[in-house]
Amino acid sequence: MSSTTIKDIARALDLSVSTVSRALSGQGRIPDVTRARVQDAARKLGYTPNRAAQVLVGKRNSGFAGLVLTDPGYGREDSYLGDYISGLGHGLAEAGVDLFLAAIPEGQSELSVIRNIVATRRADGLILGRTSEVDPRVDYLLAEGFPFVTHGRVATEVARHDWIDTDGFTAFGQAFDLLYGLGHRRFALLTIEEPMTFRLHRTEGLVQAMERRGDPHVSLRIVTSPRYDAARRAQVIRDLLQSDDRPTAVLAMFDGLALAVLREAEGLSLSVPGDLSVIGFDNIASAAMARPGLTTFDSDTHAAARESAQMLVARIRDPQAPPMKRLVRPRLVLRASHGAAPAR
Amino acid sequence: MSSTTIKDIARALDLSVSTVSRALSGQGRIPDVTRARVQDAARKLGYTPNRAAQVLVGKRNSGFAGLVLTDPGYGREDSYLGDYISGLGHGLAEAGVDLFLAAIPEGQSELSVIRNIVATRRADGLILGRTSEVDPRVDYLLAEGFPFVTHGRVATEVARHDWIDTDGFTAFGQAFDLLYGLGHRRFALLTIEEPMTFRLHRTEGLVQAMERRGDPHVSLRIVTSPRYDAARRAQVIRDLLQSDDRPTAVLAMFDGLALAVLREAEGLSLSVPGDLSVIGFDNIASAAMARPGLTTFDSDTHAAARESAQMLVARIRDPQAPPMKRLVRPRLVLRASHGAAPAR
DNA sequence: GGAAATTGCGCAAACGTTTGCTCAATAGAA
DNA sequence: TTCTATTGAGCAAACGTTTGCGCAATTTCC
Repeated sequence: MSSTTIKDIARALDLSVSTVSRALSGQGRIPDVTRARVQDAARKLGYTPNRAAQVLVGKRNSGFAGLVLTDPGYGREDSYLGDYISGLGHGLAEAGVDLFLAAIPEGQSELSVIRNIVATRRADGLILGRTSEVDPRVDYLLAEGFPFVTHGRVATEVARHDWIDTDGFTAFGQAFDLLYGLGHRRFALLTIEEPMTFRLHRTEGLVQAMERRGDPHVSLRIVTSPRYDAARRAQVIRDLLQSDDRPTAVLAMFDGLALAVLREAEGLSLSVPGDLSVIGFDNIASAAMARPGLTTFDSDTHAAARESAQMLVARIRDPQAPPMKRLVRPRLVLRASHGAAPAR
Repeated sequence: MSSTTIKDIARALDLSVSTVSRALSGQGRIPDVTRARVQDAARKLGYTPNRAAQVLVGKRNSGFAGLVLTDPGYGREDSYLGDYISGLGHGLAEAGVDLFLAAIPEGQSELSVIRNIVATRRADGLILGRTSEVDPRVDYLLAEGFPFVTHGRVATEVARHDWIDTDGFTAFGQAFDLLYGLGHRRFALLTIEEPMTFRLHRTEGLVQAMERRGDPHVSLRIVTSPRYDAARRAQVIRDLLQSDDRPTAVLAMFDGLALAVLREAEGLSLSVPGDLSVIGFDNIASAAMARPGLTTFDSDTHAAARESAQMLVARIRDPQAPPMKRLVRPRLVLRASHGAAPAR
């Protein structure tokens, strides 16, 4: 029923609890023989330290890293959340830290959930996704001196906290160059409502690559997809595809939107890539299954999540270390949704 | 830095810690005035109880529901894990319970992770996925009297614990009937290595539907996919599709496998559904994006997860309540991967 | 008006760990 | 042989909370 404690080991070996504790933690002056005996007995008795007790003496922290679950909108989450969480789990497990997920109760904000976590010290650190250009969560946690890592940057370039991000700037420039090289001149960018930082970077990367060409025949239309309303989203895409000066190439902020374009193009009997090239971002599972296969950038969510977990663990260990930043270059995955621009 | 404790309140009000504790918990004989004073002071001082201490005395539980992250194998997790976790999160949030995810450290078993969670009371209850016909986790938790809910059943029909499951038996029978009605006679079932209970039910549903027909022309081949080796998995599927008496209809244990069949059929230039009908199970995100769209059963992962969370909360509240069981009927989603059997 | 019951609250132990301090036993040095 | 280091290990306090028990003061009951 009640599990083995350090006391049981002590009794079995006729030692004191202190000695056992030290033998297990490797802190005091303990001869190797004793240490071995203790570790042996611990294994044999199936001893696992009681976290609560460790937390209480202040030795350990809660042993949790927190993640607040937010509704992504834009249709189903697809494989992204799963990849992300499994990556976090692996990165944290290596350090013996567990992951704790807080959902946002009805009527509360993400920030208030975060405040609560910090106040009750339920987690030793937080991982923040969906970072926006001006992010109150970042400001708050910075002010509290609470460890955290963001997946995505905030707008200010001054690095005051740890982040990991995917280089959407370079990627979207690369996508433009690829499509331009294939003869495309009429571009569209399908984007999102919220001012998340990746939107800024990806847009900027595309625009700057365009300007670099200095080709007056190149045009770009930026179309915003509604976040929750799937029907309106489909309509927005159809409007774009049916307009007079229909683009021949559509870049989407991420695969979910790109796949929606594929779907609508199919509905309108537009050939992809014959009439229309489509490129996404993230390489979610569905991107490979779609026909034509979606050309996209693999941002290796699992690895990035794992790495952010490791950053957080490091940060928790050493709160004074200088801010860490990591920009990951996504890999272009060439599938079948892009091709030469249609003649005419 | 260090937060307010019960002691601070006691000192401020010139009371003993016991009185304060009782006033806050409402346990002892405390006059309303005192209680009000204490609660007031607690609010003013920003008191939040130390969870670790509460856990240690065994009064309160951790306020967490635990989920052990397991590697699913069979290729990517796709949208399943994300849907599942977000469902759990919502179900738990309603009850103010947080979700805690434990990864399995290198070299450890899921069971040992579970033991540890139970022993240290890191969670008040557990949610178990991937239930197998004989499941040591279930036996262990039952013996410990630790609250848990399984998503999926164990083999024994006697209900000794709470579970929620999708009715694969009926679904696979339904799938057979659909395909039989379309003229199919040569069937294959693509299954998995491990003795998970859903494998049993789904196979049984298919087999019994077959036997019910009593048609001697009906044949069934059962082919097992390797769990981790994607290349061998592809080979196994190709072998099936290239064999002399190639099946005209393939049922897969779940969508991941069905999509693999679609992919290999494409590679072999077999037309789906012209030459081959394929039906999956779960309706993951990729199923809708695949071309042809995959006919499958929607098991509404999000809702099921949410419901299992609610069951767990109820179980934690009342450990004595009779076992709850819930069998969810999946919805057949007709897409384009099935059709009439090829002539001849 | 005295006994009994009730009320209000404090003492102290307990939960499992960690760790500063202490101390006996042994080893080494002079 | 005596003095000093070193080694091995135990004592006890501390972390913040809950709770059984006890006790004085007050109220209730006959």
